[in-house]
Amino acid sequence: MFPGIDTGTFAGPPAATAVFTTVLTEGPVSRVALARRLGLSSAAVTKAARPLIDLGYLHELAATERSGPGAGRPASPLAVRAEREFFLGVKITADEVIGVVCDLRAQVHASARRSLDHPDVDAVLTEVGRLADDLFDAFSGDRTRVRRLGLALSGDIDRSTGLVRYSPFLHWRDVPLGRLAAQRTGLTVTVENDVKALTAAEHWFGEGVGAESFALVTVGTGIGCGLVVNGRLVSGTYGVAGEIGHLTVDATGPDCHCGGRGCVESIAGTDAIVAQARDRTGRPDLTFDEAVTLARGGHEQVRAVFTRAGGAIGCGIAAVANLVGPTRIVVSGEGLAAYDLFDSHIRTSFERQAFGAAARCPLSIRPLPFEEWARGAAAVGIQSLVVP
Amino acid sequence: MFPGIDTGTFAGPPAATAVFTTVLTEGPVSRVALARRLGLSSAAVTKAARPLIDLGYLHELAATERSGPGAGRPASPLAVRAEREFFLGVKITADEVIGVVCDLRAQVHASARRSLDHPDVDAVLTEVGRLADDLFDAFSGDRTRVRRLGLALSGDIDRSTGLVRYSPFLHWRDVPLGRLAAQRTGLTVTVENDVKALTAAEHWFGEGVGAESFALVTVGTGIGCGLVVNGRLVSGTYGVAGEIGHLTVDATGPDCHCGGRGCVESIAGTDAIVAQARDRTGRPDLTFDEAVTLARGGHEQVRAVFTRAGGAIGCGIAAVANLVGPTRIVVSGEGLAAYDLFDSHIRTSFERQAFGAAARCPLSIRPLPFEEWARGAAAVGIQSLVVP
DNA sequence: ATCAATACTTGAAGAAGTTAAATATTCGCC
DNA sequence: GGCGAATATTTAACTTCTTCAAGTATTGAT
Repeated sequence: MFPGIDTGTFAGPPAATAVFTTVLTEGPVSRVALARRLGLSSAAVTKAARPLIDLGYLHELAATERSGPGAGRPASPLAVRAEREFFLGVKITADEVIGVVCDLRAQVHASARRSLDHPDVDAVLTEVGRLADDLFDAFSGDRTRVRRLGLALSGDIDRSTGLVRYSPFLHWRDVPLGRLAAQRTGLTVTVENDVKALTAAEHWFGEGVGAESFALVTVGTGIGCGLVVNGRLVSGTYGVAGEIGHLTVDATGPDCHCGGRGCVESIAGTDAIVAQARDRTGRPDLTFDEAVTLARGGHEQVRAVFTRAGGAIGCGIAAVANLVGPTRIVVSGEGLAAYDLFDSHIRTSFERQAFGAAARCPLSIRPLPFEEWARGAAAVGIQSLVVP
Repeated sequence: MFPGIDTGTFAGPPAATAVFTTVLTEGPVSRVALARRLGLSSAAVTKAARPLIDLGYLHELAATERSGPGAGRPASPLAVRAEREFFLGVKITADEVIGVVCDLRAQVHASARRSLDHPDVDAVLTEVGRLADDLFDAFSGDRTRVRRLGLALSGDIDRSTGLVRYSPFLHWRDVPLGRLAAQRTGLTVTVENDVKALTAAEHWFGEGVGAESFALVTVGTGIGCGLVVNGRLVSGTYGVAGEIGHLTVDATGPDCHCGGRGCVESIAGTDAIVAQARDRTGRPDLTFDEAVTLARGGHEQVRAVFTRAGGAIGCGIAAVANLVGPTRIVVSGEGLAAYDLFDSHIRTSFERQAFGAAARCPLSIRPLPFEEWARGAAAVGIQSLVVP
């Protein structure tokens, strides 16, 4: 049972995987509840759970106060032993690497950052290695229980092989990052696109828990979207998916660097906002932060730029809701440092453009720090332990 | 094995279902090829195939000329015995019911139509019943082998219960159409949204065969889209999905009846085209067909209406490609009777707005007669026999 | 204390798939 | 024509996973 558990692969009977992922993502659950939830007999759950308990991945919670209607033996819910295993997660940006140590439930136990001078492969690997050392130093738990490292970066990534096919901001092509980082750190490495990693984290450990379909939108220089449909992350046959930033929302809008016109990103991307704000204020050196300050201060013309941007983002989100009908949508990203300026405009625009019942889809709009992105990378590591 | 095969349910071991659907959708295949394709041992395929052969659903093809490199026992490919079972499929529109008889491979063997006076439930059921009789009359095969009827109509449908939650054009709400039609005809009935049914048919028996993800866009009065992602039809948590017609493509465009602005449908829907053409020509009684004639005849201003419409549709299709990255997209619908006027504009706009590799997604633009929609309904019946 | 209700466990039985060996059929070559 | 390599399919023994049915455990209510 679970033959390779010590070599880093968590393979067992399907029921065991199902039981473990359910307990992991949906908190303490009794065996009967699991059986109903998964369409298994309770005998199967008992049997599937035992080795997981023996290996220390699950444990029985003390029977809590009854909630049920009356008689009967109280349930002893199964819960994940979060400290059974720890995971490093690292988000790679153009000028920084941000890392965290997470437990099995994706709780952050330590975090660290290192700046990046040159984005060439070797320098990044070196800094990732040092960051891992820093994280080990900052981590007070059992270091021997850290066996996996997740890396997240933007671009076209092949998760199954750990290959970075193309990363525009690092100017990398076909870099076998997974293999290289595994050599450097001695850990089992998973590599994933950063937006997808964040989406996976929210799907398993955040607001997406229990949702059959789910979307996460990130707003920043680029505007991206991770999509979970029918319980699975969408990848796109040609490697393109979730490109919400390049949906047309205004046929008469500005040309976009992608070759299209009136794309969401060409209106609401950070660069587009800065360009428009410079134009409206006549200050060619205005920064994004200054534009935010002006808008918060009540500068009408700069506010209008954010209003339009929020409207474009809302249209993009409505497009996601109209096309795939996710259970809920989380809107986030660095750019949302200014989310007070966007929030209501995104909602208004979304509600107007969402078709019928699609407008019932709840929207969470909240900023996420880079540590959350690193946590997303760790979450992919957790997933790859559980569902190889 | 396959205990309920005679009562209308085709339930067997997973491998048997997998083998049968693969042979059904991907034509004659040898057992080894199936084993490789499905990740099974060839012994498992042999065992799974035997009862299917015994029951007459599959048969062995005579070994054809070798194609392989040389020696070895020639494969005896498994093929579906299409005449083992037949299916009725009926598409319900506001003023007509269109029906076909299909075999297991969704080949049409007979078709018929009946017009509809009043779209109330009873009248529709009566006409569907008569249409079924007409189809039986026109069908020269073994009538006892027809056990299933598929119904397709636009609106919000719960396929699992056969309930029509809401159908705008029939003004129905919460009609248990599946149960009623089963009583009336004595057949096992499946009910599905028409666009989804057509998508399912193309996915199993048309251009979508073998595609992990696939989209079908229908252009007409409404503009809709059926979506298959990760091999499964997308339904949308709140019942809304594939509403490509209500994506915003022009923030400065006309108001749409949905409450939004600049929706694809408000620019490229049949009604919108007629309205614009009337406006440009100053002829308030112009029909769609007349507008088509004018445009084909070179009327510049009416041509411009079609050009704009094609551009909007292309943007909508690009949105699908950018968000879910389907393997291929089929564009169709009644409105495409005028597809010569749209085709190049749809393609141009799609190619401009598709992001990066998403532009590699092949587009098929072709009209489909109503009989094809009825075939879609039958295809849903086939699917529900195979994968209950 | 006893009973009904609910949760969990156990062991036998069954289903589904795998492995390994046997069988079948062909081609190329002598 | 016979032989061996190559490939396809079948068979039988075995493994694994799950369910079923019957038991045990623990509680609240009477």
